[in-house]
Amino acid sequence: MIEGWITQLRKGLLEYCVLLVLRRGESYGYEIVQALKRMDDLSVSESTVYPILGRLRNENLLKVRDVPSPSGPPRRYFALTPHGKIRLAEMNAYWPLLTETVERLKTTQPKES
Amino acid sequence: MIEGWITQLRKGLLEYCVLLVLRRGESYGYEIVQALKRMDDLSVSESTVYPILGRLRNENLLKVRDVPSPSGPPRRYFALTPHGKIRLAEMNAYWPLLTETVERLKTTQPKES
DNA sequence: TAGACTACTCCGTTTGACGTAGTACGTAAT
DNA sequence: ATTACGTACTACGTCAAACGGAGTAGTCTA
Repeated sequence: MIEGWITQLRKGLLEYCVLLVLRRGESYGYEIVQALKRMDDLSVSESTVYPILGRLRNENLLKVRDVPSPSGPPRRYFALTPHGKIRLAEMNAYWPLLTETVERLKTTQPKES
Repeated sequence: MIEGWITQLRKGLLEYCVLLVLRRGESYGYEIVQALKRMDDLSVSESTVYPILGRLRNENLLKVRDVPSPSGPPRRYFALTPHGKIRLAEMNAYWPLLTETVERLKTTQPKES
């Protein structure tokens, strides 16, 4: 079905979405998950988001700061590093190119050959 | 670098693009590859497109018709099946939801907490 | 008969999404 | 004091797509 296709479509996109959320300021895992879950058509689970956070951190796009939580284990706050901001800017530049390409394909008329 | 991200972003999207190309009428592998290569920011290779055509065919979204070619081996024309048209319609419905979600994330203001 | 061009096909690697399960820490109720 | 509940993760394994590189097989041209 189409669910499998949607799973594939999300590849890379969720990484972008996480950076976009963090663009607004630092946040911790659970909060990021909630923020993305709130977006309809983007219902993600913990097991999807946490690996992304780990990867982005390994790539030095995110930095981490542990803060004691009022309820539960200490929160791990993530924030964009300078590298992360650059990467996000590159993504912000590329994404519209992609969507425009799709738009162009959608609107081209049938060939009459 | 960002190339890896772009590779991931294309997952699923190229499948959609192939169906969009075929929406204009039947076409054969080489022509589809050329059509997609012509799109800037979407430079694909044979080894990417042909597996997609095979998969779409296996899923009964495309039907095939062999036609002798004026130069070279017979061309394999691909065309949307009824199933393919339905799938394409579903994709056409979902894709804007995704792009709007990203747009929403891009435009939300930083929280002031 | 040797290129050159067309139209594919096959294989192996890399990477991301996601389900399931588990861990650890803290607060509140019994 | 123990149990139960909510928070915040972590680990593991499976599946599937993109893509590089190499190979194959027809046909036309010189």
